[in-house]
Amino acid sequence: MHLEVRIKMNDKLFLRNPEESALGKKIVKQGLSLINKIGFETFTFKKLSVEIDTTEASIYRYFENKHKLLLYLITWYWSFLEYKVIFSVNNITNSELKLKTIIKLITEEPSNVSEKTDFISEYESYKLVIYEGAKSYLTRHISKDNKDRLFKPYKDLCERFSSIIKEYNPKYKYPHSLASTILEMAHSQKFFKQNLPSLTDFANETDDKKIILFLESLLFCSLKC
Amino acid sequence: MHLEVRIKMNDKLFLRNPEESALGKKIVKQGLSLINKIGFETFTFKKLSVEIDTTEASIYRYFENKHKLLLYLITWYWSFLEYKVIFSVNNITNSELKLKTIIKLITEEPSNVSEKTDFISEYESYKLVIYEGAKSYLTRHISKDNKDRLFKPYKDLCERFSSIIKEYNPKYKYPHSLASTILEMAHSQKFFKQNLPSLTDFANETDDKKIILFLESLLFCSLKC
DNA sequence: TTTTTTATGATAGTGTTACTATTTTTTTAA
DNA sequence: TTAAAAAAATAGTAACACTATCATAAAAAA
Repeated sequence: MHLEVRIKMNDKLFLRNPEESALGKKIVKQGLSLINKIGFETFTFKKLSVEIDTTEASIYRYFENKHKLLLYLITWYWSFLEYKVIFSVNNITNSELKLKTIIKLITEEPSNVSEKTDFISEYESYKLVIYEGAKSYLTRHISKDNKDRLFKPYKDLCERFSSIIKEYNPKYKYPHSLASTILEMAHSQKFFKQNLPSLTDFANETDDKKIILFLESLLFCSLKC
Repeated sequence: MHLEVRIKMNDKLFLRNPEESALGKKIVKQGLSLINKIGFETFTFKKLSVEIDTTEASIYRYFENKHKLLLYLITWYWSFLEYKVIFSVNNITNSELKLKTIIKLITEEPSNVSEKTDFISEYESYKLVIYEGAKSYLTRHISKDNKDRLFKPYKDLCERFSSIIKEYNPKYKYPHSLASTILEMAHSQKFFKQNLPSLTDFANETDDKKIILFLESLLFCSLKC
């Protein structure tokens, strides 16, 4: 059986739904890989239009501006991650194991072969979140974007995470902040490891195991304290 | 006695040292407050030149581009914070107290009256770090910037913090990652509290006391674990 | 004091970015 | 088959991110 995950995107993110046409999918798919390649600051719709052999004007029919495209991709990632969390945690009754599963899911690099997703690459969107994730909310229009519920997927994931934290230790005082700390650090520590290794203790590690151990210790020490 | 703090800035940050002229100081001072006012994305040298009644070309004689100005301001903040840490921790022998002092210093909003600094406002630079700090390193030229030692102040602070962590508990395995986590979260949690409060447990707090308690619990639970 | 250097201002110019508008062609649906 | 919608082609504009040149004023050196 071949199951494809389809995520319902907030329609404030686009002018025309990119899922509904070949061009739209190309914009999202190639947009993601071009942003990853050259960085969000230097990415333009003009460059993307050359890459996918269309015009700037055509891209503007789908997305108001490049920030909306970034938000589209980032919220897709958070939605997909929440889906993975729901799926993976489903049969687990032990809350410690649930928490460990979540940490693993948010930290581990997805494999770039045999993607289970349709037109958005999970691997590419994971890379995007590490390098550009914070730029999706560090803006002066965060209040408007928030009213449009554009951060709902991230908040939902944080809420789900924190509800399991409460399940594990109902007396812990800062479940949301602890959840958002782990979520942020899963990506920050990875970024630091690759780019500013002296801010971490993982400089010579080839995989993410030590980051996972660090995050587990952060979480469980806090909860057993 | 009136003591003024003077921080030696890395000369790769500028083309002409802004400290050495009235115009240079104005660029830095008003640049900082204009970025805080309108956000880094919408900030331009043209807008700043109108504000301080000079020309774009004159500003370009001091800074290569607006990212270098941002880095100048952010690294000034980290340097100043390290100075405050050194000064405050100086006479303390108890390492627990040292750690608590550091958390307080990095988290608490500096007062915007009676600044002890010359032309850069500590209060404004604290605000800047919260909203724009991550943008100073989330770029594709981080590797070059790092070679130019532009992140040294942040690394130094992290190293100082982590050495006190080791002093408190020499067996703790992740002193650098724990230090960078606390440093990052001091600002992220504050940003979330103000803009995406459901990611935190501080929504209805008027001051930063609960953030400090959260960071203390994160730190000491990990170290006593 | 005079000369030289240096900083700033004034002005202009270029290629790119971030769009919007219009018109034509192609694709899809009734 | 016709009508509607989507995409392509083309053009245009204001702002952005610079670079270059020259005149002038102020500061520093001779």
